[in-house]
Amino acid sequence: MIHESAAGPAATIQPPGDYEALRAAIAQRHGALPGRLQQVAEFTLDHPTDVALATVAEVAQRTGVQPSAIVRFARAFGFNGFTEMQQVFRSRLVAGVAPSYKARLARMKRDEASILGRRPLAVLGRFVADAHSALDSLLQSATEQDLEAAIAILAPARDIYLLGLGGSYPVAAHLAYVLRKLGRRVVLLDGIGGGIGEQSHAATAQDALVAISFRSYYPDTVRLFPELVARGVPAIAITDSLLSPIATGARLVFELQDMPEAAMRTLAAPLCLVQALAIGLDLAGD
Amino acid sequence: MIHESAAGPAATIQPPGDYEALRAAIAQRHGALPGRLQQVAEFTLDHPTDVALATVAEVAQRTGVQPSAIVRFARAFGFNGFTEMQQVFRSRLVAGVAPSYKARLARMKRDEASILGRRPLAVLGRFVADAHSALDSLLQSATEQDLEAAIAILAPARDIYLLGLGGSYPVAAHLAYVLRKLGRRVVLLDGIGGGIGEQSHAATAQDALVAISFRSYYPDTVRLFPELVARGVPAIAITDSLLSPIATGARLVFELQDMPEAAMRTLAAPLCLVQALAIGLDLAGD
DNA sequence: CAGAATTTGGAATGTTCATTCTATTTTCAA
DNA sequence: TTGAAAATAGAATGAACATTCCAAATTCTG
Repeated sequence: MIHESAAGPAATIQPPGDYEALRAAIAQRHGALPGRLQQVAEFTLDHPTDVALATVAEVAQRTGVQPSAIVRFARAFGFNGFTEMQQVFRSRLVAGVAPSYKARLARMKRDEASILGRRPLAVLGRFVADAHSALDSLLQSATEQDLEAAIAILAPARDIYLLGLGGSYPVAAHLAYVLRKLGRRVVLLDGIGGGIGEQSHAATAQDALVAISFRSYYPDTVRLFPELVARGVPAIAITDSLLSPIATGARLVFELQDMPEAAMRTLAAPLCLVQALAIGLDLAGD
Repeated sequence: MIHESAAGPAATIQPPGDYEALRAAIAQRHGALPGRLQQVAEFTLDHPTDVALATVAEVAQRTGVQPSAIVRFARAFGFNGFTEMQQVFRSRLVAGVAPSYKARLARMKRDEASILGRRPLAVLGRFVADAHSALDSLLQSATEQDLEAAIAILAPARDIYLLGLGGSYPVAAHLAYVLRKLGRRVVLLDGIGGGIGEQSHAATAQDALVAISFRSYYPDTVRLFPELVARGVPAIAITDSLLSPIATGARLVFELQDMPEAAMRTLAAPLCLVQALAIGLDLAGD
């Protein structure tokens, strides 16, 4: 009895860490498994989503076996129980919808190493990974509709006003640079010379506004944005939440998720978006 | 008992059935919600994946509220409890498994081949792909040595001067922002108020300079950089070629290859590099 | 400013769930 | 065919969990 739990199936091997590895292991050992466990193997391969979200009882019922058989199956693959195996199936769901989550987990592991050694290359690796996942989720969330709507707002504008302060200022500056290169009239609201209010004074409904702001939202941005909107200036917001102060009142909101705190963000995603807007606008042949 | 379920909060409205509808409802009612429920609203919008998979206790802890507040939140939106609301968040995960971003990226490349013209999503896809590969080659070319050398130059500096104009200005601005957040003294040479020369006048060998410039090199950068180097200011260059005007005289050169022309570049790579330098410097415990 | 209504924190409750245990059946070897 | 070993079913157990409840605090309202 004692040696069973010490040298039992759970201790024989260590469990696969990611879904693909687990899937491969199940497929390989399928033939050598006892009858009921074969049933379970087939079900898990065919219905990974159910395994990820359902309870033991549900999986057992749908497989046509007892709950204990499910647990035995998990233990046969090195897990301590069904719950542990389920995590692997859940990681697959998470990876599919939000690549950044997966990256975040990978980052955590890297972090532990980098804190010990304070190795700057690990730090760079982390930011590169962050930027990668931010770009991926940008591509997932942006739609053709949104981009076309944005271009439709910008195309007829006489002047394009850009509002991005604090940590978002580089994005606004870059957009200003590109738009000017393409021959558009741009007003970058940077507050230099004192009055950010004065800079935007001439904005009308014939113009357009692109505002960029992420948590924690820069006070001047929060103050100025509603003013311009109230004056009828059509606005595009690039932000990190639908609850952002610049989301309400905007004709169009680009929501970039999983933005890290200010000092940690790489700005890769908003810069790419802004770049695509500018070039897309130019290609649209104004 | 009976009238409780008939006239209780759960019966006031009927709950949104799919994720997008729920998301919209949360965003809309956010302002009218009591304080704690607002917190919950923000968390659910920002971390839908966590809500889908975690327990009430976990969500509560991460939100910073009591478990009961989570349940109240769910009931406020017409659900009978957290479990019921969680189903909606789970449906999002299940729906998201199929279309992966890789497939989408691949499709974009196909679209792009046919004609880049007029399809803004294809344009975005192209920039995202560009940024991806730029980040990868950054990670390949950067060495631990270089990064450590850079940090060794920056750590003892009294003031850090940043020189990046034209298309590179957003990179310099971002580096300035992050360094200041970390408590470093920074002078951003932006030429505002006329004299970029005056701004850099106080730079000495006790300070340090980070210069960023890509083709075609901005004239003021080309002019000012050798001046500062001649005065003994230790310089780090971030550029696209060893033949760049800011490569000669620099203590250290980060060479980023394959930089597209000014209006087409996304700046993802230099921004990441600069970010890693700043954080690496901070971790080095100056 | 007083009273009512709402909101909130935190513990108590009762349910659901994964896991374990044991008797029984099945399989295999001699 | 018989004995031993493995596998299985199903109930028992104990832990984890969502939910409820109530007192305290806060916010509205007259």
